Amino acid sequence: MRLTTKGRFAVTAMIDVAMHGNGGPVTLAAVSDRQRISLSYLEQLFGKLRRSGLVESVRGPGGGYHLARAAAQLSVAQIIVAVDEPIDATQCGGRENCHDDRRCMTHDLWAGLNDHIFSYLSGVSLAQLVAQQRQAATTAALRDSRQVPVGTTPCKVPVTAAV
Amino acid sequence: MRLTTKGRFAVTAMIDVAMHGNGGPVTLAAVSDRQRISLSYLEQLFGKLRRSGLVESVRGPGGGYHLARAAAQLSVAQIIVAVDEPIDATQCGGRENCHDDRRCMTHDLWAGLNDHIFSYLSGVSLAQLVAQQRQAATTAALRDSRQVPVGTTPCKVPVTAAV
DNA sequence: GTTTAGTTGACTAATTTATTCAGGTATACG
DNA sequence: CGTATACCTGAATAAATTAGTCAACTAAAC
Repeated sequence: MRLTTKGRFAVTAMIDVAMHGNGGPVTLAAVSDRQRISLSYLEQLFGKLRRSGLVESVRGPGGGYHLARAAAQLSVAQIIVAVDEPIDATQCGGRENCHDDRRCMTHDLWAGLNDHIFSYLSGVSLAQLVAQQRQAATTAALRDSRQVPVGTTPCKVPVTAAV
Repeated sequence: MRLTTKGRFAVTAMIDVAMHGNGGPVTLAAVSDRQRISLSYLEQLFGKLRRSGLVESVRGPGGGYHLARAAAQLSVAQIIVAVDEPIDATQCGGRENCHDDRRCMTHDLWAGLNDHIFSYLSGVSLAQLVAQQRQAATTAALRDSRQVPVGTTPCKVPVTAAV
């Protein structure tokens, strides 16, 4: 299980599709415009998402992508695994000289931690993130309507933990 | 919070130090030899770990590194944050054109998920991983003593989930 | 048959990861 | 002392990944 910006892009794009998919398929051009991700990069990502069975495509005018299942049935883990090529966790790959116990330490160890993270992200559904996002948008709208002083641009606020 | 092989190397190396640190400081040369990580790469990683206050160094002959705190007080999250440069989660960086609500979606959203993963990995201590590793070594020794047929090299066993 | 939008593949730039090299400094030990 | 050990630093480099661009194609709506 890797966790990079690539997976983040994929999750973000999937949320976008989930949030705008009420009136039929969502075009990648629209996602690209809203999320500021290059169209071609989205095409690469959605190619993988489609082949993994997470989204379905509709070709031609009025086409686009829609979720293959309900958002509640799609986990963050599935999305990340679909786009992030699995790394070789063995560390000893195809080599034969792996009889040394020490060599395998990394493998077993990381696999265990890996499973933990994976199962955790398996428990987070796209629907949860969408709900969270909708709520955030609502509070943002409320805040805006309350005439927050200019200068406190929401985006500039530091993340709770800069990790 | 990123999760790459770099962080994995760091965690692995830290476990090695934790497991071999009974008789004083552990040299990076020894870690390099046991874990098959290049010495210079370890030096880079431990430079960061030291500056983050996770390990302390002892120079000169007989020197090396030892944990700055008990293994139970060191979390996986701390190790990964120390070596993995934080990514700019804002996505709108220094640009001014961030008034558009859509632009900030990625930010808020990922920050939330980020916090979840971070707090999860904060709950996993180095001591736990060491204990897990010791147990694995024990079972491996037991298995070996039971004369497992040659050919079933432990390392080749596929990970429970190839993620 | 024209337009829309997915599909595919190749190519490139930028960044990150991992390694190697080449020096330095602090310290234990004889 | 001086020498060996091992941390410390920085630069250069190769490999891999990430991100973006380009070009051509196919399916379907109108």
